[in-house]
Amino acid sequence: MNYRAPRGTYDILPEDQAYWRFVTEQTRQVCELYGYEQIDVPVFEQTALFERGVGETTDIVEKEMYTFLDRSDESMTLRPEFTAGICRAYAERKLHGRPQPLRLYTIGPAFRYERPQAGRYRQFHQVDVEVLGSQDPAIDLEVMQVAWQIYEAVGIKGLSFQVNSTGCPACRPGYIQTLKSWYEQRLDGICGDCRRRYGQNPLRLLDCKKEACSAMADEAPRIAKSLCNDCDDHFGRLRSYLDALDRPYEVNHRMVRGFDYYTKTVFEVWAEGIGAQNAVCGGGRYDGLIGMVGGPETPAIGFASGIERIILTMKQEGIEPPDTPKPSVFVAYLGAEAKKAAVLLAQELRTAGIRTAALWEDRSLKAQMKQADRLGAGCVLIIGEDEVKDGVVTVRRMADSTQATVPRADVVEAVSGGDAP
RNA sequence: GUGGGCAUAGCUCAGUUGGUUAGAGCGCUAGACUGUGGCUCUGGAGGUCGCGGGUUCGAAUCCCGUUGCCCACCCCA
Repeated sequence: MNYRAPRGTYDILPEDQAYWRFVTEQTRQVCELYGYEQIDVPVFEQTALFERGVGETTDIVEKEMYTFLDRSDESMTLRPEFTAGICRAYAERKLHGRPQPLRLYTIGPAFRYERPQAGRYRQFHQVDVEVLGSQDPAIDLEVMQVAWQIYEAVGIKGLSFQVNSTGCPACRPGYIQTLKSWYEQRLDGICGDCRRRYGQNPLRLLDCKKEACSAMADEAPRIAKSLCNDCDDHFGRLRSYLDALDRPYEVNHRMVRGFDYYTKTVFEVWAEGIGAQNAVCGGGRYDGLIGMVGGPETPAIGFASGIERIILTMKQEGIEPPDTPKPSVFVAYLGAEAKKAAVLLAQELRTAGIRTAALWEDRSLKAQMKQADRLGAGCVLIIGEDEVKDGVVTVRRMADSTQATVPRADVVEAVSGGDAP
């Protein structure tokens, strides 16, 4: 074994494709149901876009990006997330000149250099949904509804929807101060990681998993009380919309998100039983980002949902996607003359749009039948020397083992219904 | 970057206190009326026991190192 897939990458083998196809197709349908248009942006961008967009001091930028110099010595980075690229496209392609708000979605791979574990890969895939150009909390609600409906469409039940407001540049700094001074007296009651967080990223104090820290975080001052009027009003209206809907959600005062760009609404969706990385979806509002990457000041909100984690959850809940298409017919033959006839017949069937498989290995009829069975073919068309001589084809229906002799000229029509005669 | 667990056939795993040609089930393949799948029976192919060293008359088995995978921390989808 000379080569192996790079750490944190994997092959999506044929037997897993049914899940991928199902998830992406359901996602497209839901997005289109809500009037979202597809956009695709490059898999790599100039490094500076992510540095500014995601935030210079985030873990992603500091230690997780796949960054390289291209042959012109320009620094490029494989996208670690989608939002920055979409904002760049919005500014660069003047999408603000289209009817606003602009509703977009995209599906594809993203890359982060991390140690893999359950539900975490270095190349992973997300569906990403963004609305650019509106600050109305009803849009926040709509975006969350899209997420909900995607999970509903793939049949996932046991999810927990978490919502919080993370404030804005006007009120968040004040809250961070409040939080720090509250923790200042209690530093010896928290873990080493948290003491580091106190200095580097105080908001992270709130979501430490250790019991002692967690208990303390419960009592810490909540951001809700520090929100400015604008943020408080926005969050209040969002909650009133959420309450009006028939969807369970939880206000999580301790939810913190990893990117610097979030303002006001943040939300996550959690799944039980898929390992420690249980966030299937994460998102929020980013009213400052588009301005930051050179576009007009534009409020926006979006989320990303991990396809691997969606599929993990489906498997955990025993949800099976519809089968991928199987061959309608399998062409079997015996002898050189018959092989020639079989090649022509297969071509004719495919021209007629009938999914047709064959072995072409000159194996025994038994072996060909076995192959047809494993491929799940609906029926087998047998051509042997007798059939060639009589100008007919033997059509065997696999489900009930019945077979009939059909004139060669009628075969295509006979099997076009998808069923054998 | 840190910690823990695991590496034997394509897959899931046995392998007794170190002992001679390393096994099973499934899968693959061939046959059991010379042209018929799923069930059954019989045969066959397939393994540098992750890799490198060491101990020993002898190592899949014991020791050291190394690589990979998995899980967890950090962080995130």
